[in-house]
Amino acid sequence: MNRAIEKKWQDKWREVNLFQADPDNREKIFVTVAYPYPSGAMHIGHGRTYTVPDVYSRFKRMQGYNVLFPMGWHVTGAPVIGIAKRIEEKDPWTLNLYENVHKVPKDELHKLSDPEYIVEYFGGEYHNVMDDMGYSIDWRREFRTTDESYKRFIEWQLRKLKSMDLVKKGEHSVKYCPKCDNPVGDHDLLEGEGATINELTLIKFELDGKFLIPATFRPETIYGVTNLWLNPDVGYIELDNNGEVYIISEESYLNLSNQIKELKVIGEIDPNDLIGKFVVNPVTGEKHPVLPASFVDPEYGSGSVFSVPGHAPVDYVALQDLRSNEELLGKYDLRDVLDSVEIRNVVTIKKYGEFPAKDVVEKFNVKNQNDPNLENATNELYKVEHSKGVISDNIPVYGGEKVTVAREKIKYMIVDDNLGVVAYDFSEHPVICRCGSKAVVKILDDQWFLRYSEEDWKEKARRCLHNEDVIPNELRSNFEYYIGWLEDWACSRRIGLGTRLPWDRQWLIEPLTDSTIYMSYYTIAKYFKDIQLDDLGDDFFDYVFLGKSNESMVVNSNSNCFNGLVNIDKIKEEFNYWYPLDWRLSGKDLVGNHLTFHMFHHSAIFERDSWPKGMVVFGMGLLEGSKMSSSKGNVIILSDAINEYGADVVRLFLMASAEPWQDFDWREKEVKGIKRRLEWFFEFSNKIKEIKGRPINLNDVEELKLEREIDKWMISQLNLRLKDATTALEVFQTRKALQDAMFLLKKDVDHYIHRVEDRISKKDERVIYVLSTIFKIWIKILTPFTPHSCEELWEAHGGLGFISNEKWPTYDENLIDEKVVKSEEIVQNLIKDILQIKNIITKDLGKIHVYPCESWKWDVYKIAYEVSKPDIGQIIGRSIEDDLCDDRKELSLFAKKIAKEMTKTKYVGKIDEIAILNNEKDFISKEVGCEIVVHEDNSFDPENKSKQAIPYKPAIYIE
RNA sequence: GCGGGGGUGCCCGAGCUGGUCAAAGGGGACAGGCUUAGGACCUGUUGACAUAGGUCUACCAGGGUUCGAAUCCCUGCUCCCGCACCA
Repeated sequence: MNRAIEKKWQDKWREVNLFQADPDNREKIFVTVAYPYPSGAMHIGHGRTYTVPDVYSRFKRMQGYNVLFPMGWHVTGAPVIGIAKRIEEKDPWTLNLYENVHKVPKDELHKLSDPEYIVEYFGGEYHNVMDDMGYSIDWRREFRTTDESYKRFIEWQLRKLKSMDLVKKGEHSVKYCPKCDNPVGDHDLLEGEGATINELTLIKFELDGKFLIPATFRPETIYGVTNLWLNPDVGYIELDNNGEVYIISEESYLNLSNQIKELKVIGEIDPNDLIGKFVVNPVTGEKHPVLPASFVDPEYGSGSVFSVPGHAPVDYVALQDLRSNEELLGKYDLRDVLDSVEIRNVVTIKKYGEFPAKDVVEKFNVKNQNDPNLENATNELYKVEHSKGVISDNIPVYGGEKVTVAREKIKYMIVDDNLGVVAYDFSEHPVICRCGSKAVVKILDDQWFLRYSEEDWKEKARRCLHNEDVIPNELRSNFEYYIGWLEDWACSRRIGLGTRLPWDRQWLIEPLTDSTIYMSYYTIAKYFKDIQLDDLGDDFFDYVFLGKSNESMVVNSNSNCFNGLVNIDKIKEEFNYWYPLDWRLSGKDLVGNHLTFHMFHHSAIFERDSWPKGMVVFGMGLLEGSKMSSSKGNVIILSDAINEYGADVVRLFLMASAEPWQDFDWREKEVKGIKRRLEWFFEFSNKIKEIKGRPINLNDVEELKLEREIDKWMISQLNLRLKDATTALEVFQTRKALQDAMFLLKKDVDHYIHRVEDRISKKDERVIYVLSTIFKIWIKILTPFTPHSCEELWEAHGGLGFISNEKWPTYDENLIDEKVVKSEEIVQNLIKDILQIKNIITKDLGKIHVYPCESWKWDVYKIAYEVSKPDIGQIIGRSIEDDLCDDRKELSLFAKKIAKEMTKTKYVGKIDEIAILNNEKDFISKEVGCEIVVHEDNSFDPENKSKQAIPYKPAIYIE
């Protein structure tokens, strides 16, 4: 198999528009997979994602369905903006990534400084690679999410949601670069990737009419404050906030000023002047001293910290440090002040003492503020207090409540009573934008939100989910959880490519929001080039998708088709034909957003009969056991894999190594193994031809009646494998389907060929018939997986037309014969047993005598089977009733034996062992290397072995 | 923390509506056949013991239900994934 042959078939399919799907009178299936965001080259992980729907589509097409498998390009969003900028700036890391990992030619590379060109370039690249993979896509429906007609569609959707009161305005915090004056995503960061935004409470402690506003995660600890900490080595400033004066560190100003409006800097202040003074706790009214501490991070919060030594290891240790620091104590004259500091308890936790901070500091053996163990101690205590802590009884109002509950209540109390404000900061510092300056948390206050928190909407989404098949079904509870958990979703953005919010054009529509119901767009996408943009108003979409008619509506054509007018009813019919969507395929990482949104939006906008019917969720890709990642270079580009192995091998491997929802692991050794497996299949066809001595004519395999058990066995296995593979494919189990249709069937065929070697050399007609039948069916089962190879073989062996158009073979349940399978098992087990005995005994061997099981034992076995559990008493009782054996002693011995045996063997009824043994005598003899004598009775039985025979297990006597 | 899913033989992985499970299949290793040789291909072995087809120990650990458990129940240990405004 080489690329040229694959290309040949791809061209032939294209020539006859094989995969273009239009409505007709067949039953339809509509499959979509998440359209790619083409910001880089396609790798083998993407290869798996898009091969699954292709295999399924091809399978269903062969079953006679009219299958639509379309593709589009999701190019809205921000990442390419950042990439383009970095290319523009000649950022070496980015250039290297695009040149060496994504394999962009040198003369194209610089053009990627235009974000539109990036998506155009890689969109084209994706399209080509998808063709190279042989995907059966209806390309007439290809589109980009920046197409004008798509934008009209999105605007319609958003207006629709707004009219249903599902969109509202609100505020929202984002990572933001003040210098670039733009929100930044993780892709735009030089440092601090993965930092999250945490909510803090700034609490106002009065000091001479001004306020220190230390930040905390744990507002409930306000009741345990003993002092405040300032860092004497950093600069502090005074701010005016609507008449109130705040004292914060210089370095925290940048962040806070992006959150609290109208902050004005009044002047600088020396922290040394504040140390030793007293502040007022706004909640308890107590006075606390301001003390110096080096651990205070001027960048975090507001650059001051309130100290809760009973529950914060850092505060506990800092207090200890200060007590023993004569220099500092002297400098600020703090000795008396410190003596008055008494540690407080706020939270009670089992297994901890009054001051849990003290316990963990001792447990981790923390020496001072700079001890690295301090972080571990803090983490442990915060975790335990959060999960198991209860507010101590001596605390007013909140005593006895769980920490998690009290924390929220206290936060609201502080904010409502104007004792503090909520602010945000990063979970880690520093966070640096690509431009080199520090990023901050900014509050955007005119954001638009989708109201996923609306209970009515959630309920609709739940009903939508309830109607869907979820593969794998284990994820269903995940979806239920996400529907319940989703809050309002910020659906507007400042930067990126995309559609503008129709009623507030300063905003772009967020790229997950524009990808929720676009599957409906595919159904009619092929018409848009013929429709004037001005006609794509709300009434167009209302009519086509929802059936709402508007008499004044006119749809004008751009071209001459439909006599200058587009037949809108035809468009509407096409939508009605393909919808609802049968299967939606998407990645595991999109369960909590895209796939869930997909249900929200479908249920809000469409009538119930247009709600989606099924979802398949994909796993991730590994490369030789470790996670694949383009940005780390740990990736194999799909086109490289195709060039090296051929598309069919890549397809086969991706489908065979794991089920779609599992993580697959690209291991070169195993890929090569798969390649040999496919080559073996080609050899197999040649072998048949060779045995036959003339070409196979796949269109005309003459049917013969089979008599030999082994031939029937082979046909039985073939039907079994076909059945299992078909069943598996119905539910997207590509791996299982290939296990059955490729590996197990191959094993069966190997076995069969081995078993009939002597007949092959005699060119036995029936063997040729069996082999031809296998090939005829097998090639069709493999067609969805390796379409190019199968077309080639089909053509080479007399097939007419495309095998892609052939009917999927149907299995014959009657040909799957348990008795035939059992017969073969008897032969194989007999050989195994003889070899085992030979292995154990050392004497020289003569002839081997075999004795089939006596008739009465079969009857007892049948009774045991009917009793269905190893109840020896009942088995013997019923056997005596039926008068099966005169020798009671032997009967009971056998009953015991069979009671045990029946749990190890499957009962399929009585089998004519004599006939089988006589038939296969020569084969057995050849396998064990001794002469075999088959006895019909025990007239020759020197060691009385014949008695040992049990059903399916003839007795053996070795001379 | 919240939510979800796991822990199987040298490795990957199936099985998990209880009995046909010493446990599919692949990879690796070993032996034999074929071959000038290697590769490929085919056959066999790959828990332990065993001079008659057997026995014992095994599916994270511990306990339970059952005539019978990798499979069901409880407990513990442990691993992975998601937790958002990002595609």
